[in-house]
Order: sequence, then C-alpha cells, then structure tokens
Amino acid sequence: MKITIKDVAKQAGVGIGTVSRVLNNGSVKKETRERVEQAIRLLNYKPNTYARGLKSNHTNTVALIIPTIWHPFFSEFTYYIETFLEKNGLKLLLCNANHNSEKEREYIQMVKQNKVDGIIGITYSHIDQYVSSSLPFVSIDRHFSEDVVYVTADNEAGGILAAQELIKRGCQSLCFIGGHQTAINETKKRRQAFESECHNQNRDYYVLDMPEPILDLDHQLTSFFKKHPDIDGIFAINDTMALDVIRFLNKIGKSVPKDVQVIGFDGQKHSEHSPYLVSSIAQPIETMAKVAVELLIDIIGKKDVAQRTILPVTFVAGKTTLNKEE
Amino acid sequence: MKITIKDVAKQAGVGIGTVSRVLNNGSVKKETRERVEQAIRLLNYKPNTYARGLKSNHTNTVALIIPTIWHPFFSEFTYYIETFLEKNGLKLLLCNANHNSEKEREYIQMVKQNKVDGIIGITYSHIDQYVSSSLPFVSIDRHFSEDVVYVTADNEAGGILAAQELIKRGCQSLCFIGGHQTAINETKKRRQAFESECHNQNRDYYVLDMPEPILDLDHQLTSFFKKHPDIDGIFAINDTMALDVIRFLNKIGKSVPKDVQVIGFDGQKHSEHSPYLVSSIAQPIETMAKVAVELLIDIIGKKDVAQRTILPVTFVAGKTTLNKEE
DNA sequence: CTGTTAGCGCCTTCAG
DNA sequence: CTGAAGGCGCTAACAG
Repeated sequence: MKITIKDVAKQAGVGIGTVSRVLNNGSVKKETRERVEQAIRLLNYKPNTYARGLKSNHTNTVALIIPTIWHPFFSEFTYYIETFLEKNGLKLLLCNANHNSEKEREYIQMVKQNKVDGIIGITYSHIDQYVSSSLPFVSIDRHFSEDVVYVTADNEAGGILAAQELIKRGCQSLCFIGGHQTAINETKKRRQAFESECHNQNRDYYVLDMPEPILDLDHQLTSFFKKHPDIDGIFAINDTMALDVIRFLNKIGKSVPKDVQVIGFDGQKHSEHSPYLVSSIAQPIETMAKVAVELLIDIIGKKDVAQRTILPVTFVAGKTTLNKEE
Repeated sequence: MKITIKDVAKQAGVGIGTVSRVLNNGSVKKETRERVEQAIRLLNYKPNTYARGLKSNHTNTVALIIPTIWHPFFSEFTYYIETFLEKNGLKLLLCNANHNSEKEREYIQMVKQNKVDGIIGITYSHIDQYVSSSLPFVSIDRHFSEDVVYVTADNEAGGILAAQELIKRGCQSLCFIGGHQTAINETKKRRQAFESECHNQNRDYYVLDMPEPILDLDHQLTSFFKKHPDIDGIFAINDTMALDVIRFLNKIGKSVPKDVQVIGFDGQKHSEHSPYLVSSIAQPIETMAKVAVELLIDIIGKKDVAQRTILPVTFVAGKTTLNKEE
C-alpha cells in the first residue's frame, strides 16, 4: 500500500497544500506543522521522487562515466566523487563505459531526459559532438574541442618531475614507456614534458609509445630493451603500465629498483589504507573529485565557472626507486 | 526548450496516445509509426523519465550498497553488477556505505520512495530490522535474520580448501588470521571450516581473530608470531589481510612463500588483466554478481526465488604458495 | 487502429 | 495561514 500526500493530509486533518508546505519548509503555523509531522511519522510517509522530479525537473542524481570501475585509479576517484556528491545531497549513477562510446552517449541522453542532473566523465572516446558546452558536463583529464569544463592534474609538471626524480636518483639512461589512443587527452603531455626535460638536462632518453589497445606488450618490451639494454630509469605513463614493466623486468632478470628504477603516474593504492603500488607521480585524486563536483553543481546552478582547472601533482616514493641522494 | 510528447504528436499530426504507443511498441499502423518516428527524430524528442516513473512506478535503477568502492574486491564486484544490470536495461546507483548504517538505511528508504527498484547489498552493519523480506533486496555474503534472499560463496568449502592446500604444500604448523565484526556474516565460516579441517587432519593450528576495527595490527601480529614462531602456513580471512600479513612477515625477515606460505580469500586482482595479488580461495565474483542481478529482477517481478544461493570457490595459485607437491 | 480522457503524486498559484 | 484546483509528461483504458 502506497502512502501519498493525500493520506497524510487526511490523517492530519489538513489540506494537501499544507502538507506540501511543511515538506518544503514553507510557512506553516507551528502547531499545524507538528500535527502534520506526526502524521508523516505515523504513516511512515515518503514523498515520491518521481512526482517531485516531474515538477521540479531535477533528480539530485549525477552520472559518472569512467572506462571501468575495476581499476584502482578509477575506483579511488569514484570513491571520492561519491563522497562529495553525498555531502551535497546528490546520488551517483555509475557507468562503466568500457570504451563503448555508445554507452557514453546513452548517459549523455539521460541528462536530456532528466534522468540525471549532470555528468562527470573520464572518457577517451570521440564524443565531442555530443558534449556541447550547454550540457552540464565536467570532463576529467580530457580536453574536448568545444569549450567543455574540465579538470586535470598537471601532467606537464608531472612529466618534468618524473625526469627530475629519476635523474636525481642517479639514472643515466632514461626512457618513457606508454600507450596512446587516438582521442586527444591530457595524458599525452606526460610524455612531451618528460622528453623536453630530458632534453633540457642533456640526458639520453628513449621512447616506447605504443598505440592502444596493446596486445603484445611483452613482445614489444623485449625488442625495446634488447635495443636499449642500458636503460636504468623508466617513466611509465601510469602505474598500471609501471607494474607491467616491472613484471617484465623481473622476468628478464633485472631487479627493481636496483638495476632499473621505475616511476609511474597516478599514485595508485589498492585501497584507502594500502601503500603505494609503485613510486609515482601522484594525482590529487581527492581534490580533483572535489573540484569536479563543485564545478558541476555550479554549472547546474547556472553559475559561471572556470573552463579549466589544473591541479598540482607530487612525487610519492614507493619501492621502485632508490632513496634520494642528497 | 523542452520537447514533450505533445509536440511530437502535433508535429506528426497524430494524437498523443499514438505517440505513446509507438514509444512502447503498441500496435500502430506502419505508416503512422514511421511518421511519428520521423517527428521524434526531427524534434530530438526524449521521453521524460520522471513522468514515466510516476505512472509506472519503476525507475529501472538498482542501488548497490558496498562498504567502499575503493577496494579491489568491491570494485570488481561492482564492475560485474553494472555489466549485468546494463544487459537488463537497468542502471546502477552506487552507495559507499563506509559502515555507516545511516546511509544504508537511506538507500533502503529510496526503494520505498520509488527512487530505485531494488537493492543489492554487501553490508556488515545491523540493518536487519529495516530489511524485511517484502523489500526487493538481495544480500551478498550476509545472512539476515529475516528470510532475505542472499548469495554467497561457499565459505565453508573455502576454509577446508585452504587448509588442504596448505597441507598439500608441506606446511606443518598452520594458522588462521582474521578479523571479525559483531554483525553475523558468512565469512565467519571460513575460520570455522578451516579449524575443523585442521582438526580432522590432526594438524596443529593457531588462531588470531581480532575484533574490528583493527588498529594495532602489527602489534598483534608481533606478539602472535613471537608466541608461535614455527608457523609456516597461513590462511588469511581475505586477500587484504594476507597482504598485510605478508608485509609484516617481510618486515621481520621471513620470506614468502619460502619460509611461510600464505593463502588469502577472495581472489583479488588490481584490475581485469592483472595477476592475482596472492594465492587465494577465489570467490566466483562474476557469477555472484550475475546471480544477484537475476534474483533481484525476479523479486521485482514478483517471482518466487531461492532464498539462498551458495556458489563454489576455487583455489588460485599466486606467488605466495609453493608449487604443489604431486 | 487511433484520438480522447483520466489520473500517477506533487508543487504552486490563487482565493479565502 | 490554509484549502482547493490546475498541471508537470506520460501511460492506459475507453470510445470511436
């Protein structure tokens, strides 16, 4: 049996308008309000979200689009997004896009259908045309061609920092190992900045930048290291790649960090209280989430917001680099 | 400007009922249907979810309650849940409960408010009284006192298997290390079954079962291993605990798996294509998710369903056990 | 087969 | 300050 506002009104002996008013903090005589509140409790009445949404045209729900939740970086990010949404009375609808742009588009449609109020997205597919600046959308790590609001870590500073940290730790022969996709995204700057810093410091460096999806990683790594056996400092485009590379290095009998030092990017952990997976350039994930949520709320509230926000990165020492020589 | 069904009807020169029918695959003359579909495309019309929900009283949205998404086990589980929901045209609302039963209750309320159609929950708090069997709720790993539908891995078989695998690999002195909470849950059977199997096989075993939250783990481990320095086979209640224990063992100079072999529980990976974190009793996470979704859909559809589903576990070899002696 | 109509539960005027 | 009435966009039942 569904309890509606009508039942409450009858129970309290008032009109439904009055009940609505107490629900929405309208002005109601204190005594009447109490009577209504009691009736609400008595009947265990819950306002129907749909009826509300139909009128007010908003749902207090935000969609988050990520490639997959089954990944420490995205799960941490999602964790914080949910936390901040919660603080603002918003709910989170989760979408594992899996590089399926169809699915991403579906969620974009949902904004128009009033199923969600806005979207926060980490997406690497070509959905530029569907994301216009008129849509309440905050992009992470991804600069769309149109002027869509986005938040990103300072990938450029990260690339530079990675080179500096490796050099500081005595590496002589550096390299970058990563993968790339066709869609433009901010992560490409990691490599660029790393290269330019190597250049500035007059260091040799090599680059292995593979087009994704990477199917034969070990094969490619084998020939890369065969060609450059002297490499002793690696900057991997992210922690996952770093782990893969480390696994490979161990397989071919190289020790990390003794023979080769490795720095990843992201600053991942298994879970909140775990140690870092690898030495890494850590993204300020919590802050990124916080800013993304705040921006989205402002956009939904029709306020003007900064089109781009770049947050600082830091080096976090794990077990894949030596201690700094100072 | 909002496009409604009315606009479409006018554009197509038909009544709104007809438009509704083409939207819901009612019987419409082919020619008329085409005209309507064209109008829909032309106006880029999207049916309003709220208006629909208001009528039909369902939202095609399911809430998932987990302690935290920032954890490989839960993020994998969530990944599969979302996948299966998606296949059934359902959306996922994510709730990091963080052991906050207040928040869990809030989501339970949402079912009553028609904000979600049902709930799948991994919850370790005391919300029994709010979850009645009348609610579309599927519980994972948790047996509520009322007859709530639940899905769980075979924790009992897992405990036995863990003991067998350790013994098979030559361990002489076994132990169980875990934590427990006040709320009843299926994971307690891991310890019980492990103990009884040790008993059956006439093996010595020790137990360190700490009340959660565990604040001084290292401290407790220190005194435990001081008391039992001969332990060479450990069954940890889950992979996270296994990792913590391994970290501790390394700290005190013991090598895993050479000196001590460790088996966890869950079968966690960082992400889809990563190796197992530790040797482990793997839960059939994908199947659990699939079954949970199917059960929930059946419950929502008022069908009768099995009250409990127990799924088989398997041993997966990681790097924390020796090869089997066969 | 198709147009019309009556609500779904709520919020918001608008009188009283 | 409060009750009644209209309508949000849609579906389903009912005539035609």
